[in-house]
Amino acid sequence: MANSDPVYLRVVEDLRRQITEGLLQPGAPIPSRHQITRKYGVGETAARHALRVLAQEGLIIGRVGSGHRVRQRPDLLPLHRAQAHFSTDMHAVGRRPTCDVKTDSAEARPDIAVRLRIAAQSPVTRTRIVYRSDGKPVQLAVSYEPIVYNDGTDDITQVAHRLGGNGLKLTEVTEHVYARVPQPVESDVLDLPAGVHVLHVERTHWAGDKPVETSDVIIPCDQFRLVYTLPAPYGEQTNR
Amino acid sequence: MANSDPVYLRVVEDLRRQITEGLLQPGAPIPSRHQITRKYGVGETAARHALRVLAQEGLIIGRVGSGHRVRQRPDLLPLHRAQAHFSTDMHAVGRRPTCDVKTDSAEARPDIAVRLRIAAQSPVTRTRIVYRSDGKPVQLAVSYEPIVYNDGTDDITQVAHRLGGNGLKLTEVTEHVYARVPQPVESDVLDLPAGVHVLHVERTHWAGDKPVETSDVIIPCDQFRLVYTLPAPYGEQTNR
DNA sequence: AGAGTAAAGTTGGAATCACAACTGATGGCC
DNA sequence: GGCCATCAGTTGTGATTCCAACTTTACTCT
Repeated sequence: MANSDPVYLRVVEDLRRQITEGLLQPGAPIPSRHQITRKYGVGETAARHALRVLAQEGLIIGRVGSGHRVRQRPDLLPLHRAQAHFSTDMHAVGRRPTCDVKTDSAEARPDIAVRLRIAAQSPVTRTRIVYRSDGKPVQLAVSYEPIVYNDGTDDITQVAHRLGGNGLKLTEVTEHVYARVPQPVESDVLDLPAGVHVLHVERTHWAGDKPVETSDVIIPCDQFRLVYTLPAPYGEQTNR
Repeated sequence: MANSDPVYLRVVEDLRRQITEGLLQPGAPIPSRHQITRKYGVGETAARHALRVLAQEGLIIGRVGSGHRVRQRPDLLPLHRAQAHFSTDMHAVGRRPTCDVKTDSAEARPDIAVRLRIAAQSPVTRTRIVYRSDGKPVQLAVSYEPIVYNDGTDDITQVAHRLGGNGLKLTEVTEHVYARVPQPVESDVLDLPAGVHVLHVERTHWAGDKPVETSDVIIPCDQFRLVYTLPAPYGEQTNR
């Protein structure tokens, strides 16, 4: 990192390093605002800012009159540690696939059939969507659905809308999330170096109690951070 | 909310409401620092703070010289919308049960046996742990494990440690997360009003490729928020 | 008209000062 | 010893001011 970084980031990064590396154990006191100004040679604004960022991340917790301490139960779970499990649904919040929607011809997939609760030899269609941000692929969604729902004319990516036309209503979503070091599978599409950690989201959409679509979403871990926040103010929670 | 709330929170809540309710569509400009000071009658600090909070939540994005705008793809996903899916592992990050650990006598549970990949009639022990924060139950974990690993003497809650004594090493965790409106099941323990949204985390601990423990974690949605952040600085990302 | 320039406005960062509410510890008093 | 009051320290919040870097707009000059 360049030394032209904001000064508060220097403080944040140093303290975060000490916490994540274990030098500062849970419960250990964090230097106070004034101590930080002296120790790092920064102003009060930068010190306050740094503490607030760390508190917002959930790494430390501040109590008025008592000071900041490393959290006993850090709610910030860096994804690369694989203790943080996370799923997101960019599809659901309106992220549009910028390109690369590939639908394979239907074939029998007994493993998927189990998730969809259909006959093992029932053909399913597989749709793979590569989401890109600034040209860089950031997410791969592999979606399966029973061929019976696919009339072949509608937009394959609009599962919910099309199913609505079939009189089905998506009422529930289930997910299966895990972190793993992938085999060289799918790395052709996402351009992942072998051995990198990813999140693998296994999702099933339900219409009533009937699974109608299931999908796999693969997200490289290094692109996101999961912050498990509590209602404002920042990180307020008794923690002892 | 009391009107003794911090001033900046008034601004945050008003703008957040306008965004989530759709009054401010994605791409719409947000009042600038100076406009906020005038419109809300607050100081510059409060205005800046409010904008930073919203940016940190991912609802808006600021660009130097150009101003703040509502994000095209908000990365803040309120859990109660069920578009945000989320899992956490309080167990793994050292959250201790404050009370209410109940272990039932072992019995056959074919549904759980499938998850554990054991014979359908193999008895499993069920442990239910109610986690409390300030006396209020905030989380229920229902854990199952094959009776063969349970010698009945060790702490039932320390699955990982005990399994280590059996020569097994937990190498992987899989999770299954879904939001649902629960039946009146478990509401006796968590005191959930019927119909409330919860997160249901279905988790399996693996030793190598062998599942050794599986559990259900139920968390009421109103207690948490998932923020899907990007690396610092706040919300920086070209978004157009 | 067109191109380049200047000005105004905006954000991110930062310093300094201030104050209310709270905590922990100290010390004095019974 | 035990109890209570005081006090220094800390956080959360807030105001004010300033600056660099950047964008947008308007204007001037050719």
